[in-house]
Amino acid sequence: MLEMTFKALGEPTRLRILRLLADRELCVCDLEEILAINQPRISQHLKVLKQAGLVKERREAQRRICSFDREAFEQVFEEFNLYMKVPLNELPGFQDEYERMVNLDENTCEKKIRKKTSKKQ
Amino acid sequence: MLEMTFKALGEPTRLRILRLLADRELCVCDLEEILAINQPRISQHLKVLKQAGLVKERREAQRRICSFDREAFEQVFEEFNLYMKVPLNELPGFQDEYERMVNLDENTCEKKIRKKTSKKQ
DNA sequence: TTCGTATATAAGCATGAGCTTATAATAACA
DNA sequence: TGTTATTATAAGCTCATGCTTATATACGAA
Repeated sequence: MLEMTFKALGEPTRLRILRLLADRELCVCDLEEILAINQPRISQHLKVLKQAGLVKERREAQRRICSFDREAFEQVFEEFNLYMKVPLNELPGFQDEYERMVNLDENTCEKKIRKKTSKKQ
Repeated sequence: MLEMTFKALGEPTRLRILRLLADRELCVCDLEEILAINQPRISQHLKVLKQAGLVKERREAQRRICSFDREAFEQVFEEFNLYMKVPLNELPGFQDEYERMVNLDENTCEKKIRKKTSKKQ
């Protein structure tokens, strides 16, 4: 999920779309006109932004009116802070890494060298 | 710059590397061992993270010891907040968009329709 | 100077991502 | 029902990105 959000943000056109939606809600054809970009391109980027949870949409007749989902956005950054601060052994998907990291404590890059040189003696 | 940072964060292996570096500084060969990933792959990802300003490195003999640059990281998010909050017409690279957006005020999607239908009358 | 260790870089490949053009789907309306 | 407006999706292309293997570079130690 984190990855998805950052990937969505890591593209210039999507950043621009998001910036505009931060000002006010806009439908696809408004974005098309403001950014001077064709419709499929807008739609495709909006899809990515919606999947990442950064944009929400409301329907009105044929139009899909999009807006920046500020709450969801801030939640993502909560999630990221958690990811970076929670102890490694409590993070799902880091079990092996945790063990190898602990193991490294007695086997650091530097210490490995010392061991090898002492063996040779 | 914003784009670069988000792009760097939008990749699973790089996110993992960054997570580990948030715990403590590590050299390439440590990361190699902890993540069970080959050396060039680690180096290439570190390069991206360094270029994005998320990781800094210190040299010690042949080793490059990497760490998470928390300050630079937080600056990026300041920058992002600014980007999202500063008035559009003050944002470089949004001049045309600003004008077209203002113009849209009297020419919204809905209003355009009304105009067209009233013309027909 | 020669060798080993740590890291960077290059080349080649496969996959992914963004763009354009064309077409489909949906909804209001005559 | 047929037409128009709005948006979504598909196909094809090109370029970017990540991975692997092989090689180069930098540094220390013998």
